[in-house]
Amino acid sequence: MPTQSRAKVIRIADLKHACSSCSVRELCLPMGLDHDDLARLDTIINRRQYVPAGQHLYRARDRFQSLYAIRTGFFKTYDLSNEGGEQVSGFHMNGELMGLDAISSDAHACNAVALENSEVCVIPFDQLEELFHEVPMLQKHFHKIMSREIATDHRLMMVLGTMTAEERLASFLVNLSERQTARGYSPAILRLGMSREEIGNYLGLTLETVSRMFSGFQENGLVQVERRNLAITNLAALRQLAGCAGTTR
Amino acid sequence: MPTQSRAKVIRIADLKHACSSCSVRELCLPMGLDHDDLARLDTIINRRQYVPAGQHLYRARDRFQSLYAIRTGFFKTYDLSNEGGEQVSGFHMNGELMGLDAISSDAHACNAVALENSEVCVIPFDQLEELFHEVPMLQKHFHKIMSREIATDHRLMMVLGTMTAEERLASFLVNLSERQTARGYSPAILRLGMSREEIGNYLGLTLETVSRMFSGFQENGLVQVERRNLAITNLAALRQLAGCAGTTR
DNA sequence: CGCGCTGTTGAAACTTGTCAAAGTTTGTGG
DNA sequence: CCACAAACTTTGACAAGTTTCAACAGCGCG
Repeated sequence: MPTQSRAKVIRIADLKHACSSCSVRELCLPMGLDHDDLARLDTIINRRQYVPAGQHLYRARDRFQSLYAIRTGFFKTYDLSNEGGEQVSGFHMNGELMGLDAISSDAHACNAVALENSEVCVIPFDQLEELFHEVPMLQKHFHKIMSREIATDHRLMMVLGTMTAEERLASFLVNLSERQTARGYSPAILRLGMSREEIGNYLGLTLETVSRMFSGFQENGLVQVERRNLAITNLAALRQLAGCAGTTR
Repeated sequence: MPTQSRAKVIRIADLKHACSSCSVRELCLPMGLDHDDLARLDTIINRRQYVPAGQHLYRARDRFQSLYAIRTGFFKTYDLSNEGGEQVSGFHMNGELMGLDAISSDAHACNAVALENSEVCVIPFDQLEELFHEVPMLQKHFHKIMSREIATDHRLMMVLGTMTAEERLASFLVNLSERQTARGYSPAILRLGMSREEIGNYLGLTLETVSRMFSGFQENGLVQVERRNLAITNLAALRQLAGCAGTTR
């Protein structure tokens, strides 16, 4: 990626204006803000954090102070039940906000781990709430983001509650594809950042079932899959299976 | 219920101060507000709406203007997939807010129907957002409510994604029991306001499986069930099955 | 009184999970 | 550089849990 080598020449002065120069600003918190409001938001987002693949950004019960916006990279969040059972609650791409479920209790409700080398913007929540008074657009947009999270979760509940294994996996791939597209990447070429086990856990299936479904999709010419590299060869058919659900996140 | 006959002598003057006199105010939006702030909230919540059993409060794609707080009664919300598949996304008791998933798109994302005669307070969202500037406590609390909704959904995802039929139903009953308790009702006596089919749909099971599980619980002395009247006779065992999850909503 | 809705129960069928084995890739240390 | 271990993936056979199909009972209602 050319972006990586270019990153080396970014100066401190540029870093201070993080949002203004961020490639995913139109997907993220600053969406729709004008220049002045963007500058005000930048004043409170003055810290970034690098999270190497495999490291946790936060864990359940950690004290909640900040939301995190993913600048680059890929995360998964997961909950632990009291018996140690694990449930993957989401996979998160650049431009998405993490930690929204922690506001209610001042402690993180789930665990967040980087699946690849990632960088996040740290957004102190107290300061953000104060900023809402000065920047009503920002407040409105924040409410929309939280609401969208709820709506997204409801769609996943639909997936888990009503769909077969085949439909679940199709729905998962369509969703990934759409989110890639929204970021300007190819809708067909997906690099799965997670294992079969993590996909299965997320979809309420076993890793073996996921593997079998992938093989089935490949036999039917829907995808070409080779470990974690996947090419969608018949997106329409996948959509059909997924229930056409326009699940753009 | 004695409350019902008493309601008849409430005067217009009292109605204007809805929240101040509401029995569930400590579970609802006004939680933790002082007298003055409560009065300000009351100025924007000046409409109540009676919803008879079986009637819809809103439907998916309806224009979003207001949130609804349940004053009395019981609702279910459900989503429809493109093929007409239905997924019950929640059951809602007095003191709970509905419509939070609609903020993101200015249109309701799901359908809400009263399962018994109910009354809701209409909360114009535009006015609520404006009020946040004057009443920071209210804003903080609203964010917590939205966040709690997200956390609650994640728990349901855990239920749907990892639990057996038995565990799901146990978890469902424990959750209902805890919510009743929070409202000062008995933790053991539940009147299920919904059919087996609706429970099953919510939990990702068929109505037959739900029925069988109820029978099984009864045989093992965990509950006594007779149509929609249910008494929990061994809450500890149910909790055990549910994974002890303290799922207070 | 009969009809419809809801709930219960049984038997068979099917999807998915479980267990097991083997192949592949990646990383590590000699 | 090679050997080996560890993690991940695929595939098969079988078991189990849940759904599907079907019949019937109870309750409420016109």
